[in-house]
Amino acid sequence: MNALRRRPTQLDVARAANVSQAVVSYVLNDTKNVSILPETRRRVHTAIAALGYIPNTAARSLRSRKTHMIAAIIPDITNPYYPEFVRGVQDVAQTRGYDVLAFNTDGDPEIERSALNAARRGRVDGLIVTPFYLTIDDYLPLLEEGTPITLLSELADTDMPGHVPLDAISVSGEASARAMVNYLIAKGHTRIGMISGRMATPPREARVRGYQQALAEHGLSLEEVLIKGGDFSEAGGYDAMREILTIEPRPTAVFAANDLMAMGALLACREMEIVVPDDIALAGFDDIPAARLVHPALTTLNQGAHATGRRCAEILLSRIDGSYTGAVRRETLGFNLVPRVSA
Amino acid sequence: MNALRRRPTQLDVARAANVSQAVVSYVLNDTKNVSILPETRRRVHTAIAALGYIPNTAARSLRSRKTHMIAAIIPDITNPYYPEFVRGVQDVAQTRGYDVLAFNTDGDPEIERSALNAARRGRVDGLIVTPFYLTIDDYLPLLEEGTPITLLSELADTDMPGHVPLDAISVSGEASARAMVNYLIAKGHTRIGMISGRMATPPREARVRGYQQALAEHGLSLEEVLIKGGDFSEAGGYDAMREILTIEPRPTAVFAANDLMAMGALLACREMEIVVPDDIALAGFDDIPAARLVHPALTTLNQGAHATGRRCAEILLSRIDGSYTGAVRRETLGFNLVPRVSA
DNA sequence: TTGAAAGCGCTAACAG
DNA sequence: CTGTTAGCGCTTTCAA
Repeated sequence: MNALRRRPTQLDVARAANVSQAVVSYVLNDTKNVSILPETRRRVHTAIAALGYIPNTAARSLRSRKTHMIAAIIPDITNPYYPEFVRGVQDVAQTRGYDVLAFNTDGDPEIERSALNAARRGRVDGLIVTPFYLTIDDYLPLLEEGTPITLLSELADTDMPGHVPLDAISVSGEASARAMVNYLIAKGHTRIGMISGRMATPPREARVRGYQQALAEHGLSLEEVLIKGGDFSEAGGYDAMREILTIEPRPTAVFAANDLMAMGALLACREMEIVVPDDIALAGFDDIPAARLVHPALTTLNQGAHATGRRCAEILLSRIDGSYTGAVRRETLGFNLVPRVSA
Repeated sequence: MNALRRRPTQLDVARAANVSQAVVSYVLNDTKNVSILPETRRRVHTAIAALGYIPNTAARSLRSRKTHMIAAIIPDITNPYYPEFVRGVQDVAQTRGYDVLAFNTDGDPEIERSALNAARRGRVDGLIVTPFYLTIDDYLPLLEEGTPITLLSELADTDMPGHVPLDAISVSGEASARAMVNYLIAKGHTRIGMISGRMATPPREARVRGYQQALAEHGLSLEEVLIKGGDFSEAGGYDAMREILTIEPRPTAVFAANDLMAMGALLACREMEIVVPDDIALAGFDDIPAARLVHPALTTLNQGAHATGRRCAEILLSRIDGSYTGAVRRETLGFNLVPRVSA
């Protein structure tokens, strides 16, 4: 076997450049309050290039207590909303010199918590979290240690204590779901079913609230029987739709709390030879890439996943680098109803 | 402002448990060749729990030269093939105690290279790479330093020097593209177009080779004019299809080198009121989740992205933990032609 | 303008 | 069985 080459250290560079190891660090970091002779600086750079020196992040982190990594804790990268979101996070993180560690929780409280601990191990400088079950108590240890956290949450302001430095981006599930249901009502539907997603999760609750509000605004009665689960997956949407289609009288429109479920619902309709939107209208939520490609093209609601990811990263990084030290931020991003064919 | 709580260290635990700091390390790591009195061990655990001690990864890495992180270097998480692939990687990494750092290169050689350097900074213990432009020379510095790398590559064995410890999983783009084109030929098509993807990238070249082989096997002539680019995006597929549809005589079938492009092609057909598959047959590649949801459902080829991700991770981790030290592995994973409606 | 030196929190060799 | 000790490679005082 060939001997492994030892990675050169600052000391190696220092010797090659005939300076002390500290000087190498100075030129590498452009340290303030220290000025290096141009000639010396040049020698150091030459040595760095000659040896192929690359700083060791572990040592740097240990000393400086910064990892230049952030975590993105999401339910599942395989859910088409999240790749775009994560990409948004990565895009801004990268330009700022941060790497992104992505964790899938599958909406499991245990996994959510263990991902949080990644930060406590000194692994990341901050976190972007899409909480399903996490509560303020889970964040507390991190906050006490000064680790910035940005939430992508649909929680209303009232649920989020304002006195802790937990910035939150809200995608306004409530308002946007309301807008979508209002759209269906405006189309003349008065009996509207809902495929709501996994019980007791923030996205579901917010979207159901929006659904209820829209009905109430128009004096339509709320029938619990018209709300089915669906757990946010295509298979769940399929099952939920099959149930809904047996209800008498059958609703004339269905609002699915995400596109994946709407697509499952579409499959169920196709199977039962129920024509969308003629026999029943169907609206989705998220505007995933496939939404415009299915047949009929899905009426849905675009939450701007990429922009949301970008904004989360900006907010988080501004805390990490201290460029923002002000009050807690609670931003609600806009949405965009996308009428297509299915409703 | 409230004072930040300092994270407890092993020294804090040691004092609380009335042992030396080393003993804390021993019980934490179950160090071999060291036996700790059960009573002592218990005291340490109690102190750990009481203080909420969590090991610092930076210090641990610095000392042990293991980060327990791996990198996944992919073109774009937003391309529907990759979330599944990455999820596969993450799933096995997680059960083995590794976190995964994902980098998007957008197929840019510069970015590909800079992602490689993440490892040289001591950030990761190994890499899984989907190379577009990287060559053996780019890997060399890493290999010299003993960093394991697993490639997800469509390169033929001949392009890959066998004497360097570069394990590679091949998804056999060539064989599978050939299978798909053979399928089209079996359906009676003799004039088959191709939407091939970004020029000079490994996936494109392999799939084009497969296409050519299938034609040759059946004595069909190869017409370069029937091969259009498409850069692997939906928009690219749309444009390519519009070009193909102007060719006289028009091909009766088109093979798109990925589903995204096939879907763009579908849109182009719909716009021009050309009926798939009656007027023209269309086959995709990848079997992304949306493939069965579009209309008509897309005939495509499933490469088992999740399984591929898992296998890449297994191979990489077996090198990292030294459980495999044998010869270079070159595995070709199976594929699965999925006939649906579009062809 | 540069160098010496301390120490971040940990693992692992060595001593006792 | 447990403690002492020496660094891992780096940033950051402090002194010269």
